[in-house]
Amino acid sequence: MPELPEVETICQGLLNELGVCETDGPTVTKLVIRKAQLRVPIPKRKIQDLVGCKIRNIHRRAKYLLFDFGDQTMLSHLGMSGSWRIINDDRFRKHDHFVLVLNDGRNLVYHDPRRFGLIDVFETSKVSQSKWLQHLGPEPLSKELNGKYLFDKSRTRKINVKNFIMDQKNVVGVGNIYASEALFMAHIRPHKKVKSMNLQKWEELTEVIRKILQKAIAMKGTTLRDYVQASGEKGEFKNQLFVYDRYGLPCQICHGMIKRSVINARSTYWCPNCQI
DNA sequence: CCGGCCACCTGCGGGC
DNA sequence: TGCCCGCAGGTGGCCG
Repeated sequence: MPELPEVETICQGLLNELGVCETDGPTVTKLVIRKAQLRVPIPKRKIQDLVGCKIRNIHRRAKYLLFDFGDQTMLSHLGMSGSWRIINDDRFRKHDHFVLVLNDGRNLVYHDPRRFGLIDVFETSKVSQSKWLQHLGPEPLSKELNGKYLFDKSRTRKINVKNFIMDQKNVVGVGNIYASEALFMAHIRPHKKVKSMNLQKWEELTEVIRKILQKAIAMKGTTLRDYVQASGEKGEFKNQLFVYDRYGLPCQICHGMIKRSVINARSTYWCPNCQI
């Protein structure tokens, strides 16, 4: 479900609703694993260490949420269908798999119908070298990402540009929706081989990725089906989509018909007229 | 090392 | 109504 803008929105929403500020936040009084089997099982032993600890901060790295408990950090990936919400009661729903009971009486609940998500715990000093984070490329909204970097990284590769920008080893946060959208904005066909793109093209694409992710964050993400913010509200970026989920509809720029094809088993949308 | 494919799950909508 | 199919914001692992 969520790409960088959605995860960032959920992160901001949780900070707001939980009232986490200046390393102060609610304390976990109890943990309830209702169903351990996510992508990997929730580590029962390690996770119990969080009881009595305070949520000091929450941040995002790539599409992961990092809950900072001081010495320990809980990491959460939402997979395709994960979400977090805060409730004042015990009215759990189907697919509520994990609950952090807070000292203010509220429950912080992880919900995930498809269970492709992930919950894990590491010592805070080791979390960036954990198996989930150690291979990740640069953050697209940081200065670490620039056109030259992707140009250099792509010189020896034989793959198409859509797969390349969705590979989290090259740049993090771009998923199936924003890959199609960024390539449309940059006038590049998703099937284009990365080796055939010159430095200027990479600089343009990098800038477009940055812009689109920033705009999507400002609009609180894209809700097509089931993505919601921590508050339960939808994201508003759907109205800004030029190609994704618009197969057969007219391009808003050239009025030609939007095409759909399957790349690496993922639906891919593009305009054959606007994208070369 | 790289590219391509699979598996992991549940739910929904459309066609018959 | 019910069944079957294809489809869904992701990614680690395996194979050639």
